[in-house]
Amino acid sequence: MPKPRVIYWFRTDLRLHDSPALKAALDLKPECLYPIWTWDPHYVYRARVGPNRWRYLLDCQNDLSKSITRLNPKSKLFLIREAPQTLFPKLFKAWKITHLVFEKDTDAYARERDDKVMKLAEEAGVQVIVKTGRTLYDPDELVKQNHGKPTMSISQVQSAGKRIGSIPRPIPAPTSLPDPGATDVTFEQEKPEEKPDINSIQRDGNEASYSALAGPKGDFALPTMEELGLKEATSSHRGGETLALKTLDEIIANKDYTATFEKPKTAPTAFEPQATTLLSPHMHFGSLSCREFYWRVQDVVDSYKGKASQPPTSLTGQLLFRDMYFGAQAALGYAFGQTYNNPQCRFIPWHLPSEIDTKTGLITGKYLVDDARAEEYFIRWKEGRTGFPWIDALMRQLKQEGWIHHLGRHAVACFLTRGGCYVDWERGAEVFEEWLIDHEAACNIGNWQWLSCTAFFAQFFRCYSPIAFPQKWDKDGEFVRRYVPELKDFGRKYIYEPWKAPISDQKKWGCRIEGDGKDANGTTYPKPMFDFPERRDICLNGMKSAYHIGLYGNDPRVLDGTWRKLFDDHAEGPTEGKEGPPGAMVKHEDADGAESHDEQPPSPKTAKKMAVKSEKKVAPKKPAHKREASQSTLDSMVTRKKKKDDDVFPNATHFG
DNA sequence: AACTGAGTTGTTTAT
DNA sequence: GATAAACAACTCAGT
Repeated sequence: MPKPRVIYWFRTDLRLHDSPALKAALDLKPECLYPIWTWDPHYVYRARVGPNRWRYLLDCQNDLSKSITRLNPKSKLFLIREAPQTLFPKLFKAWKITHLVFEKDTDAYARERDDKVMKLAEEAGVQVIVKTGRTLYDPDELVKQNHGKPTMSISQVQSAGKRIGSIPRPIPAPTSLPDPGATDVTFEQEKPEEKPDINSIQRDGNEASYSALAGPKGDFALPTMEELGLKEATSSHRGGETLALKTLDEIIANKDYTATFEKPKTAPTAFEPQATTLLSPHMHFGSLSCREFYWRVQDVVDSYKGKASQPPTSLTGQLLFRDMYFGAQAALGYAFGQTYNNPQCRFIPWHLPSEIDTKTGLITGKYLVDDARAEEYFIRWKEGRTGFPWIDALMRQLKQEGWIHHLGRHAVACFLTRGGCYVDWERGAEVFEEWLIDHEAACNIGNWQWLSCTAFFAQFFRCYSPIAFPQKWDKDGEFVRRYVPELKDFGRKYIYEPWKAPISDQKKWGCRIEGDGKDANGTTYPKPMFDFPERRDICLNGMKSAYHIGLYGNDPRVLDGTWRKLFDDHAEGPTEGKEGPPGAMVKHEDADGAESHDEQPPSPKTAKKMAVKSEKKVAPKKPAHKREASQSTLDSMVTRKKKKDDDVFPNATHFG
């Protein structure tokens, strides 16, 4: 038997510590080991990736490559610039490969990609070894132990996890690595289709990813930001396994913090330092193993003398949520990332709905502007000029740093969807996908569904106030002053509601509250784009109606667009509202009268059952004002012509 | 089968 | 200033 010649394919596991897949590769006692990265056009052109996350990836790759070279000066992370789906057959042959080893990835696109690569390997007579390492539990196993269903609650994860067994202890990093073999690439490079390129907005230079198979110098070097033509990264958060392990050491050294951590009690307004660990981007890129983190924390908890916090609020509990979202995604595939055709996701007639490719049933990445005002809300939310300082500070921090505290994400997500703008959660998920350095598709999608009360969570009457919520931690508004410097001299009384400050004070504090913030030069800050209590009531009513109607994303009426017949003008909440009471239901002074005029048939449970069975029609028992044709959404989309398909990447549509 | 209590992370008002 | 109740009301797991 010839000795194995192994490719180790790095993807979202950019580390040497605790890598079950890398251990499996080394257990083969290979003659040579090629640590490689394939420059996947899906990530380059089709995923939404801003400069901060690009740089974080490069940080991780560079650090890993150095660590590899430290173990074997002849080796490093070899970057090969071609799509894995076309590269591998040629590579197998050229380098006489016997084994391909990688860590399992259950993301929707990754599964497709890996299935194809595994098929190609089989055809080439190359043995494939896949190991789980990205989550505490193998997501597929978690689903299996959850009776084949997506994991939709933390208790399901806990009981399914129990059935699987204990979480493996981390594996030490290897102390040596085999040489790579000869690395000549004499075959032709297949250049990828560059269009559609949704990352063009991230660049101000020429993108030269695919200049040559082994890069401009032919040495398989990792690219630079300049080479990728990317705009400058602005985040202070940096990647790499070395840094991840150092940060972990520092966290673990603080035993009280580690053992008594309770997520809901941490402050979203803390910024120097942040209240949480900042380890999420490391886990996304795999520069830190979640089991390494789990056991380092658990060992502290087990030996802690005082009272330790418990899942799900504790540090290890955070990992359970991560596994829950991975389990949901593993079971649902692409449908998890959208409402359309998603059996677990409630249908709410949000504004700015996704365009659907009716051939594949998938969202295309484009959306329909069904309402000009909602579009304006969305743009102002994204650009951090809503006129609500708490929201704007968070959105500006997100863009600049690529990270905001989990509760800050709650605040902006609630505000965009059910608690203000009534804009589709998929729009928000796309912005997070673009800007977050810790963007993890499963977690991002899951959390947006949670906050928009379309899945995982249903208490939509719990609504975050952009004024009251931050005051729980930051009465003086230090956080706002940091990220919205126009307001830095405002009095604490007005820091979350600057529009209430007298003009004389505004002048004194060097900032006028006026306009929409579009061409602001630092001496003005926008007026709030709407009256929050009013919008909250409108949204709440919209949610109530949508819950009553009780449709889910896979309901035939959602799929064919006839859902519209079930929604009257009242149910729309945030549109003109000319036909119904929501806009007229003005806040507190009218509290007595408010309860009388909004009676609904009390049957959400039955409505859900009927909706799922889709036989009986469920309609609100009151005069229905149908949606205007001009406000229609899916109708116009289903008739739209489908765009040209990309053959190599048939499911290029990317999910947040 | 109907009921109860809990659910990582709400707000406002009264005590 | 802390704590508790009211607000209006969803889903799930367990009894």
